[in-house]
Amino acid sequence: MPELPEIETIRRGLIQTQGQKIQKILRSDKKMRINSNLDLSALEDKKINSIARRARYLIINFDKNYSLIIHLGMSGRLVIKDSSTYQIQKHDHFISYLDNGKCLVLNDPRRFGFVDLIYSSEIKNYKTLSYLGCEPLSDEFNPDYLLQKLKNKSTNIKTTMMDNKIVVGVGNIYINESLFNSRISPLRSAKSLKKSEIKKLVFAIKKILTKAIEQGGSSINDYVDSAGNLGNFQNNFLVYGRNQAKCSACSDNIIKITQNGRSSFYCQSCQN
DNA sequence: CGCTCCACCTGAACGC
DNA sequence: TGCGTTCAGGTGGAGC
Repeated sequence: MPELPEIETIRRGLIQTQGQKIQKILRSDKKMRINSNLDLSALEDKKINSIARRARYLIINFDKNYSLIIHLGMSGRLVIKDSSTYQIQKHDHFISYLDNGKCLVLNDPRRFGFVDLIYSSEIKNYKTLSYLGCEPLSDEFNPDYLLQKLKNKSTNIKTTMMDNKIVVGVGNIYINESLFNSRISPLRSAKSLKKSEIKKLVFAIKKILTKAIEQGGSSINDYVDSAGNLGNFQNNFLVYGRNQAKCSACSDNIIKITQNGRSSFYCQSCQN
């Protein structure tokens, strides 16, 4: 499901739970991608202090040195509901009832996501987070940084930019859109990009992710925000999912190809 | 080490 | 209607 704009939209929606205490935790018996380090029931009676995000991971910090790492995989939703009317639905795997009559529900049909409870003091040692590259909307992600990362990469630029060790949160939708915006072919090898092209790509990624956050993310099949509402950025797609549609910049048609097992959409005339 | 492929899952869409 | 195939916003490990 979600790339950076979707997760950031959810994070912002969860801020309203700050200050709430967890009354009760329910967990389905289905396995998620990983098992939690600590028993999730330890969260009962703990207070939510802050909601953070790193890459596509949400980090909910509680008092008493507890932090919950949440990943939504491809199909996960995290929605705040009214406890009084909430009924458990298929694929609801993690439910936390809050003091204020609301509950936070994680629904994930494919179960590629996970919830992992750890001690807050262990976040800096959390392996999955330690490997990550920089945030795309930070100043650290700039043309000089990207040039260094790309200069020895023979893989195509599209796949390379989806590598979380280089830059995080840029998934299949937003790299397709960003390459179109910067007029770069997804087939180019990463190291073949000139400095001027890298500059265009960096700014395209920042611009598109920023706009997508403003629009509340992109909804295709699964994504909704923490209030259950759809995003709007899918209406701004210029190439993603538009196989055989007319390119918005020329008279040619968008085409779909497969690169490293993922679909790519691009205009052969505009992107070189 | 760098790179590609594939498993992990369910469900929706589509062809026959 | 039904059954088989393919594909989907991600990630990390196996294998070359």
